[in-house]
Amino acid sequence: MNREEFLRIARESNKDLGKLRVIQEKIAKKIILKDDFPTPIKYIGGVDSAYIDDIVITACIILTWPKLELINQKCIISETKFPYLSTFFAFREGPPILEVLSSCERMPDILMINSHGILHPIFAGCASHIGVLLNLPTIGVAQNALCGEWESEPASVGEWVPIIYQNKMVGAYYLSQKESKPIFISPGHRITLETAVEFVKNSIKNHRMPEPLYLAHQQANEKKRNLIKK
DNA sequence: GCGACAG
DNA sequence: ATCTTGTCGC
Repeated sequence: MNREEFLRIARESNKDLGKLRVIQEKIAKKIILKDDFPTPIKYIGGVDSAYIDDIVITACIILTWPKLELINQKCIISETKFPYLSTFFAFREGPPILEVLSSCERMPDILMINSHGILHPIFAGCASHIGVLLNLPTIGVAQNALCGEWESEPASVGEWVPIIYQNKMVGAYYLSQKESKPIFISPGHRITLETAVEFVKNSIKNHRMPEPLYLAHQQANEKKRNLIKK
């Protein structure tokens, strides 16, 4: 399974969900859940998308680490080629994410993606797909859960509780800001859950979502507004 | 069979 | 995700 094969399947197999499940299983087998990146890292990235009907706007932000200074931002516009189907999100948003990343001058050392990593029924969410396909350390950060259970609410800002799915600890339910709902963090590839939480924790500024994802969201929506004006 | 279900 | 303004409150 490589990038080209994934893109072809996402383009052609949007009704053969059984085939896509097999792809997810293949990706899941390749996920490395260990910290596997050079330290100290220099750059952290974030990607997010906005939609106008069948047009998808995907933004990529690259910030320095740990100061979180903006050094690069890219935004691409493309057509959606796969419907939104819960648990098959990687086949919808994966292709534009791969495209915006390939337009960047440099790759971040670690990439955050507005989706899940292993917090997924097949243990292979969109963040894991991107990580495995590009051999890139990735972290999934989402606002809602797909599966899994947790014992309690995180008690205070900066706290998290483990999310268990099929007896495995697949994510963290993390309270990033006061007066807001906790977020869901899960390793995508080449990182542990604990380290993933640390990177998210240290990139929270003044918003519920970590800065790379907050900025990517802003940029995608700004581009969207500009497109609607014309 | 029904419901739940990232963006 | 998206349709959408102001407004109440920490």
